[in-house]
Amino acid sequence: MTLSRAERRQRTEQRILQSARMLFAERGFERTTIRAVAAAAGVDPALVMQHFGSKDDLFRRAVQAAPPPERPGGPEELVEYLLDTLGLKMGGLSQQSLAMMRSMLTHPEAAESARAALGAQIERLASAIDAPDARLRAALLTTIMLGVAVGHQLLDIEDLHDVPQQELARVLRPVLHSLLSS
Amino acid sequence: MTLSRAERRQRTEQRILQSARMLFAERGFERTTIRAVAAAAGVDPALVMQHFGSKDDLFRRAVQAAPPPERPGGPEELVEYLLDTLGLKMGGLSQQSLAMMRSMLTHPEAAESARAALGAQIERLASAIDAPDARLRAALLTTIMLGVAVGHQLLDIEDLHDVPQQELARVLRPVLHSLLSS
DNA sequence: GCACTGACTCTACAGCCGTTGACCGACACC
DNA sequence: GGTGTCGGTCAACGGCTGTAGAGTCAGTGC
Repeated sequence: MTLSRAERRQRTEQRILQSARMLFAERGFERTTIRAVAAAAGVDPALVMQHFGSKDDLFRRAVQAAPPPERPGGPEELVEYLLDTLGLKMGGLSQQSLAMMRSMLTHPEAAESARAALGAQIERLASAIDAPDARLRAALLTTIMLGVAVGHQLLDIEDLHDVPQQELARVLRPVLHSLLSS
Repeated sequence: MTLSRAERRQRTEQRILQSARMLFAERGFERTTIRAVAAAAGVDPALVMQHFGSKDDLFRRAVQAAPPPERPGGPEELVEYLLDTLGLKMGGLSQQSLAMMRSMLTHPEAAESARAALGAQIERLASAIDAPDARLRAALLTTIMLGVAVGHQLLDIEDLHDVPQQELARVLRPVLHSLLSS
């Protein structure tokens, strides 16, 4: 089966994006070179430029994710939704999220994106918390999940490595509940 | 008052270290250049090399911190000790800690150091938790504090920015307790 | 006072990076 | 079946970076 020109173009673009996501997630923005992305995709570095314009644009395209799910209603569902945040229900976090998280402390634009994404989640959570300090609680919930994700997925903390996801959820659940109930 | 040669040397070394810590904490390892550190210290770039050998060695010297305090005994003191971890009692985290945290996701050696430091804290906590899954709880406690520190100090999450430290501690305290009590 | 040590600077190098423009060859269109 | 279009490659440039070596000059010891 032979592919059309447009199809081939789109395929290689996706291949480049996949390689970029993988490397950005593994090494962060500064340490992944366009040459490395191109090599991983089996392509010339100049082609990456031709497709995405610049390294920053490539990063932007690589980390843009699907819009987040709508916020759930009750506190029970809220906690389960937060546990999903860690990818505990599905098979881990997306490459996009990992790439974003890996670079958020060093790449200014990634930091801005992360702030925006976390801010949106805080707002989503706050509107479902019934307490005078709802925003503070939502912010702490969000950063707590961020910390567990960073430790687990990016730093590979030993004691979190082989823990089955159910057990993680089991221990974490009362913690999250304690932040929701005033 | 005129300074001796040895004194002058040590002063400029400290000045370089201070500038390095500041820039590493602000921009991370990859984005701070030796030239920038030298300029901030009012010194020639070659002098930085002469003092510290290499950029990696400079980083190593810049982030090495005082040994952590011994682990406290009871669960009450444990929680207060963890809140100190965020610099909630003193005026924020040290520049060393910030520099280390800023680079831990992108610099391999910083990641290794962070793993070691967090691992040590996990062990310290685990030995004071009386539960079959003490290590897991200790790891979650540690990564939770890490997340709050990252969100607060490095990402500057809006909703955590103007919160007085006491209020942070007040909301966080029951969360930590809920992880300590089985 | 004079040689000398050592803190500090100047200049330069080599390598890697993002990015560019010219080029090529196969597919699509008429 | 020629021709133009376009996905893809090649070679190169300019800038920045870490780093090295020679040189400078003030403080030190005799």
